[in-house]
Amino acid sequence: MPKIVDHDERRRSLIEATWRVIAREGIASATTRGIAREAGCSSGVLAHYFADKAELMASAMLAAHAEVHARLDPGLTGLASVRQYMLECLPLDARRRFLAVVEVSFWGQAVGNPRLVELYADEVQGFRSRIRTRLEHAAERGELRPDVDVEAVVHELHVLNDGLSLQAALSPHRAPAEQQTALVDAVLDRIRRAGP
Amino acid sequence: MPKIVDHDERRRSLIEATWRVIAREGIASATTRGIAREAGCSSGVLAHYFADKAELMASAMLAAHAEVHARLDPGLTGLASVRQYMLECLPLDARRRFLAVVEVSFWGQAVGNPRLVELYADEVQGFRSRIRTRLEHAAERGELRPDVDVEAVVHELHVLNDGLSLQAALSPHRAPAEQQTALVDAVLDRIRRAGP
Amino acid sequence: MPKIVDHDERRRSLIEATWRVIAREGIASATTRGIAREAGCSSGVLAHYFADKAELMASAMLAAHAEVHARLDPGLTGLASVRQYMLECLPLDARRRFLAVVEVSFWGQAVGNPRLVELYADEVQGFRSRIRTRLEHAAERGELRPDVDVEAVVHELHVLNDGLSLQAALSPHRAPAEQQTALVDAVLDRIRRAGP
Amino acid sequence: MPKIVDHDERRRSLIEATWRVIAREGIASATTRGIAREAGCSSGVLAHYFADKAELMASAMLAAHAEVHARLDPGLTGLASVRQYMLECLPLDARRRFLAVVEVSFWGQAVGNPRLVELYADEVQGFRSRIRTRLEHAAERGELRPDVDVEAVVHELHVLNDGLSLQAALSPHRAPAEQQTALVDAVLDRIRRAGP
DNA sequence: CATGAATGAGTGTTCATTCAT
DNA sequence: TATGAATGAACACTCATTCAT
Repeated sequence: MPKIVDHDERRRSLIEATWRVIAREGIASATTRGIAREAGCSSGVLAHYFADKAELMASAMLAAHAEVHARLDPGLTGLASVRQYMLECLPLDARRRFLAVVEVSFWGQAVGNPRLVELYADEVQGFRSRIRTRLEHAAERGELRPDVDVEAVVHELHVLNDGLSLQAALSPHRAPAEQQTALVDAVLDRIRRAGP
Repeated sequence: MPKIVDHDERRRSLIEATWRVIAREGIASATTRGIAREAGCSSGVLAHYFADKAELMASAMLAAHAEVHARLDPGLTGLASVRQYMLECLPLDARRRFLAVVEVSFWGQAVGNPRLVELYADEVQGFRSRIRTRLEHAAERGELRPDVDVEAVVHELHVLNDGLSLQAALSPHRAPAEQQTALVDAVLDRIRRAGP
Repeated sequence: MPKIVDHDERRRSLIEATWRVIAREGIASATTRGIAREAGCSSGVLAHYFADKAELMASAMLAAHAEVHARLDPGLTGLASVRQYMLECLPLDARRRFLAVVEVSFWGQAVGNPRLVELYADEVQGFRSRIRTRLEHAAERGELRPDVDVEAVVHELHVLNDGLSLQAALSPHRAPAEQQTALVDAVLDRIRRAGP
Repeated sequence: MPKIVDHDERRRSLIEATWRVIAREGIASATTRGIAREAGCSSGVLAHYFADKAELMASAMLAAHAEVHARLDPGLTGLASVRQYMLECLPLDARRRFLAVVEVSFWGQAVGNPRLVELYADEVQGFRSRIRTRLEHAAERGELRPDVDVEAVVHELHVLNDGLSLQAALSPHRAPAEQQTALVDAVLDRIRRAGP
């Protein structure tokens, strides 16, 4: 009987080691050796769980996104769910600032790397779809002012999210949580139909 | 008798070659040899103009920023100059989309690189100062609504600029010039004192 | 209670897997993992049947030779048995062309590898002994012309065998079976005493 | 002005170092590091002269062949030139036994390596063409018995050459020069038209 | 006996940097 | 100044081998 190993957990621990190395030393210094050392195993072990470094890196990017989306409250609807989703994605606490650092590190890797650009584009599309669906739902429920251009709002929130991720990564003292929340709420207030 | 060379022009051509290589192949693939080849010179020549690769890269980042700020019309004042400055910084045409790609490439390099973070922070501070000064000038002239928080607007424009740069780099088909301009104008409209 | 396994049969199946991998991918690409996969078992199983890769490889070479010599008709004597033996050794059909490919692959491994050279030398000595014994028997029976130098004929047949093995391995379209047979028969005709 | 280097000579010295390492340690142990050490330079220098190891190895094979063919006397014609060419190709002295060892090492590498097979096939074709042309010339001059099948003789000499190369590589004590020469002469005697 | 996860030395290759010319 | 050959450390990756299960 072979050694019992939880394959997914092992991948997960390697991906988290990758995140830590990227955040601490930069993606340019994230070597397979360093990642293995950070994960507390030998360098050869990476080959068991990832075809090569590119697959490890791509998985690390996807996993960072997945973690952000993992904890949505399915009970919310309409504009409240738009707000909740945005607040989940923003770097509001230490953990998500950490993930924002990882995220920003991948942006520069994607330039000139069609495979990563494509992967990233799919992720962006997913992000925007989730926002859009929630906004459309809010519109159906009459929560939005009638002149709101949903696509423009999707775009504005997307730009807001990326800009705040960068600030969290490179200017961590700026953009405290309240300021981020205020920017989101300002957008939502502008599109919300005036109450009775 | 040494060859007559314009030292600054040579540095400039190496920096532009660096930009092109970064934009085309990605910053991870931007080697000194590749940059020298792109510039049409031998690899050793870099040593004459830059202490090492780190200095070349830092110079390339600063030069990209400098180009953006180079063509401001000093005649404008108040809110009009805020608008003009933002429109200069945004990736509205092919040249500035190209520079945005370069810019985004540097963000990921800065993570985990204190020297580059510091340099980048200075640049950001400069950008924000120029916005802030213009906004304060507009306030003094009574162009702003009295309840406007200048610092919050600086922050909002800064986030907007970074988010749009990323979109230009990784989703070039999104965010056409008009949409970018509209986002800036929306911010300015919100803070502008209602006219007579 | 240990699983019942035919030890020799298992070794045999691993050796045949080794042959297939060598013939298909080249000896430089014949890894223990690849051989285990080809044999349909895990990589660790090799350790139960072979001390290490060198022993597996040496066994594979010896087994390839053994297969060629396995099917000699003991009823033949004299020159006829020389001819039969040569025709058994030559790459006359697909199976023996396959074994010739394996054989040629080992030649290059033996260079600079004293252990393998020695093993190979023993095999060559066996091959030549069998030819020599048969020729001497033919001489005793008066089948050879009186001026024949048996050792020189052994050498000529040996050279012929190796040269044809190489052609089978690297130029499979050349040297069809009839041509190979003709070359052997030409040698035998030259040494055969003129009939009555 | 750059360091003055004879590019071809440098390639040559690296190829000769490759030959020595292959002959001494075997092609499986011929690493780029070992070759560089044998050549007395750093490992990185190989990249200046060969795209990769495969190109180095292919060049080493071609160069070994080229050396053999380099010293033909253009004055000879007919059967005498066939003999001379064969005697140039055979491993008759220490230098050519050395090259034969290199040659044999490549045979096993070619198996399962289409690129190398193709390269080798071209070399074989060249060898056979040179033999064939000389034989046809001899036939035109009436030096051959009228029933000689030129293609069969080409084949026989080819097989002879390869078989003797292998013996020189793996059984260096066998096949002294006189015996090799005798085998060639036996073939030539059989095809030579009886003199007046 | 068999598994396959783990090891870690070794490989081919890349690359920033140095320096004789 | 400029060249490009040379260096050698560092890289991602491979692989024979070991061993807990």
